Amino acid sequence: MVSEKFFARDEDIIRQGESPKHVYLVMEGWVSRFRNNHAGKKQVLNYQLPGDFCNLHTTLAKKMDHTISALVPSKIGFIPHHEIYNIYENHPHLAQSLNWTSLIDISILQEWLVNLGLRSSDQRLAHLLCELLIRARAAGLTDDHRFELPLTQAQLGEAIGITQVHTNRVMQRLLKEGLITFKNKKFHIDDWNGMKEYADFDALYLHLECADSSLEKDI
Amino acid sequence: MVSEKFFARDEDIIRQGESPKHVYLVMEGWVSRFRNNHAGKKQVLNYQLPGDFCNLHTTLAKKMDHTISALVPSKIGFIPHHEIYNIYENHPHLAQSLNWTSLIDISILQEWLVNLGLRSSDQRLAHLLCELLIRARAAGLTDDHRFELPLTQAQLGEAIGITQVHTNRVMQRLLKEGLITFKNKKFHIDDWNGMKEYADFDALYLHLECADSSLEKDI
DNA sequence: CGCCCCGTTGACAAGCCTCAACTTGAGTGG
DNA sequence: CCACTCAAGTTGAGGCTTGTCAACGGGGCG
Repeated sequence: MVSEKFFARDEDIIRQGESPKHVYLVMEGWVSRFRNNHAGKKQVLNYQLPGDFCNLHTTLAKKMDHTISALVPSKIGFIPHHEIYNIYENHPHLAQSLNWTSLIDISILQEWLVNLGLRSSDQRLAHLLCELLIRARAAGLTDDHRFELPLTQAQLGEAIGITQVHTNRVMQRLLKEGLITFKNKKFHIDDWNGMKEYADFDALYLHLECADSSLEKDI
Repeated sequence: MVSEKFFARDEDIIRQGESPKHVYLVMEGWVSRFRNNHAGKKQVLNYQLPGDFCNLHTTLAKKMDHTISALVPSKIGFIPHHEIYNIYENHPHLAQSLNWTSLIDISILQEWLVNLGLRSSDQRLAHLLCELLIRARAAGLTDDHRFELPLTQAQLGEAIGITQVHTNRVMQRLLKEGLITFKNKKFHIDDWNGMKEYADFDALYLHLECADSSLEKDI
């Protein structure tokens, strides 16, 4: 790790069209990768939690085709590209770890695609919330089934392809069903098994077994 | 390349839950990777054309979480996993090429996510058709803006998250606008610039510059 | 106090799905 | 050669889901 920097809430970390010279690693905070269209609507591509790389792919594809910004004040580490090249060329074992992270990116993207293509908006929101709980837990950010979720309803909608107004109505249904509680950014899944079934959620696609094999069974 | 095998139309190449011992490379034909839900609906994750790997990720994640099947009679090459490990450990230059393919997978998945999340169903179909033309062209399967598209309307719908009936209506609008013609599986883009604009299509995300830098300008 | 972000609610319109029936064309077998 | 079947495409009617527009409420903060 050569250097690190703090980014404020809503501050852009890398903008679309830029060619960063470092790979960015989230050390603290919560980061969003997204694209926006001509009308100003956004589609979130993924969230990055502490321990996640933001732009490993810019070691090969120079130009960013989307924007990365901080959802909360975040500490970001900078790794020069040549360090990454060095790993790929001289440290095959570490390189496999990097490949793992690309693989998990692919797996999450595929699951999000299935989410958008195959599930109702109610299921989509439930599925996203299940994923975020598991990933927050893997990052050590949870207290049982509770964690700080720094997203507005509008932002949640941008991840699952629905408007803010509709996100509100879907959220109310999940609350009324007794599946979750969510107040002042404190989020809690009240009925984990109910949520998993409702959302058709199976954490296998997150491939946590390589990060921490004890995670899966006690949740 | 150790061995190869032919698969019939609609034949499964790898099924969900299996743990293949080889990486599969499409040599001839047209292959689809997809997931299905409890109701039997499918979501296509990607199409693989000649030159594409089907399951590079199973070198690390053993178990398939989706199914791969042949859309037309296809010739598939089998590469043992240990050959891939050998590349990663002893041939960093080749390993970078493999990483490129993972990167392009990520880039296509992101674009498909944007397609589902941000665009109308008309734009989604147009965008998919633009992508398939460019990729078919990169695989040497095109004659100008024409190529053999072995997909039914129902199958196209499975890639962009709409039903067969609605795909039909969307297709008719594109035909009526004079953007495309499509008869007996022969597909042609009549108005390439019109389609690109209509679909908000930019081929950059396919990263063809590494495969063949002369492709982009003459199309 | 006043402002602004966020959440909430209602009314209405548009997009897409479902169901069902019909058409077309390519095979297949008598 | 004709009748039959089947997959794929086409069309219409009706309904559910989601978007759009607009207004209002609550809470944090200058």
